[in-house]
Amino acid sequence: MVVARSRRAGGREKASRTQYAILGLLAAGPRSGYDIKKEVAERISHFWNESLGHLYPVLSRLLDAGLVTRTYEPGNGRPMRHVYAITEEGRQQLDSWLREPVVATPPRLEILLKTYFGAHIEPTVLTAHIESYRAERARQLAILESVHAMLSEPATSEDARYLRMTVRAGVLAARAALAWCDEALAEQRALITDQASG
Amino acid sequence: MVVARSRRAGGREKASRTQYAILGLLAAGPRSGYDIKKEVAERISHFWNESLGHLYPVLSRLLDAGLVTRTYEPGNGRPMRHVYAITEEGRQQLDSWLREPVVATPPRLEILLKTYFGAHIEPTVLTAHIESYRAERARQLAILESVHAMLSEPATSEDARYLRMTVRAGVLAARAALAWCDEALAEQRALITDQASG
DNA sequence: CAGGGCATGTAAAACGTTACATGATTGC
DNA sequence: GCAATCATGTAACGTTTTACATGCCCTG
Repeated sequence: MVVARSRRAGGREKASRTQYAILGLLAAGPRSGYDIKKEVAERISHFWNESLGHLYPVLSRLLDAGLVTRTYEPGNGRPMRHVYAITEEGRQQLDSWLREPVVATPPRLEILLKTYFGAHIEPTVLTAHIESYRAERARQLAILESVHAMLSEPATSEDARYLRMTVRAGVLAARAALAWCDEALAEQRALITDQASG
Repeated sequence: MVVARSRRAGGREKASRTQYAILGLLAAGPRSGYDIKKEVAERISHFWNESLGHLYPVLSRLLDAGLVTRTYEPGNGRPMRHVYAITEEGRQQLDSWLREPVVATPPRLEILLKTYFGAHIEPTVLTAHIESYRAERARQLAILESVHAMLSEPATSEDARYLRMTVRAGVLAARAALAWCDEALAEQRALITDQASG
């Protein structure tokens, strides 16, 4: 039983990815909503993200559907921790999703949209956007490279295998982005000097 | 005046990117909703997309807000073409959006999510996903490379400059994706033979 | 003593996709 | 004759974000 999906008769059914992300994380051990948010932010934010405001309602739905169970832990003054654990049925759901073909979702890269409309602004404005995009990606690359190096040390447990693979994807994507920025910035510079001398 | 944005008092205001995409395309000349959809699908689908069901209502909103005008063209039996043109106010909106810093939207790459959960399925299943992802990206790369080659010919008009830059971004990103797939597939092969012999 | 982290959750709203509805023309 | 393209638009639905609401504890 899939929880959140279209009930449209005859339509192709598409379930929320958030629920599978949750199920996948819980498959590695019980966690609270807050824990899940932290794990997403700290480990996989280079290719996935979730907001707390969405996580909580989806966790409740998963509970109602019997795909997870909930227990409580004292909060020491803070609100009680709600700790969720995956059930056998949840594991089956996860397993069948994991076997389904990957659904490619079309990207929306605002930096490229502004680039495409480059003819409608001064070249220097676009240049500034590309520079700040480059800086952001360079920052991200540095982090990903250091994480990848750590995960590649021989002492690292085999558990890190798949995380390392995703980090590697981030490294290669970030390098490609930087390479594009450098090319684009060079082209912009050429255009700007052309205009000045022409 | 920004059209589609939060009316929440005191909140940071964020407008729909669809409206700016439309404004940007109309800045190059009048088009119908159908034309816009085609242009998006044929030229910039490697980094942006729009659905007709969303385009039509946003065009109406833009019309109400005075950022575009509408004229009609006979449809020759088909429904009448509604042709939209950007107004001076629309150009100002576009210009100010073009100057705003680029908002980075966090990605959601399902292939990497499934990779991250690789420990919960047989390695061969993940391998198959990566292979089909690779095939898809290879197909895309071939198209982008041929488009890029065409746009790089000396005879090509200077109008193609920014389109060519975005295509180049697609080429580099696709190559990086292929490189990752090859590495990941090699790692998976090693794991599978390890398991068989161990 | 202020700010950030811990920790839960709700409410409002926007965003966007897909299916539905309709129907003629063009190409295979 | 059948499918695709042209061409508009609405309706239903689900997804997700952001702001709001609350309040203690720890660190600088």
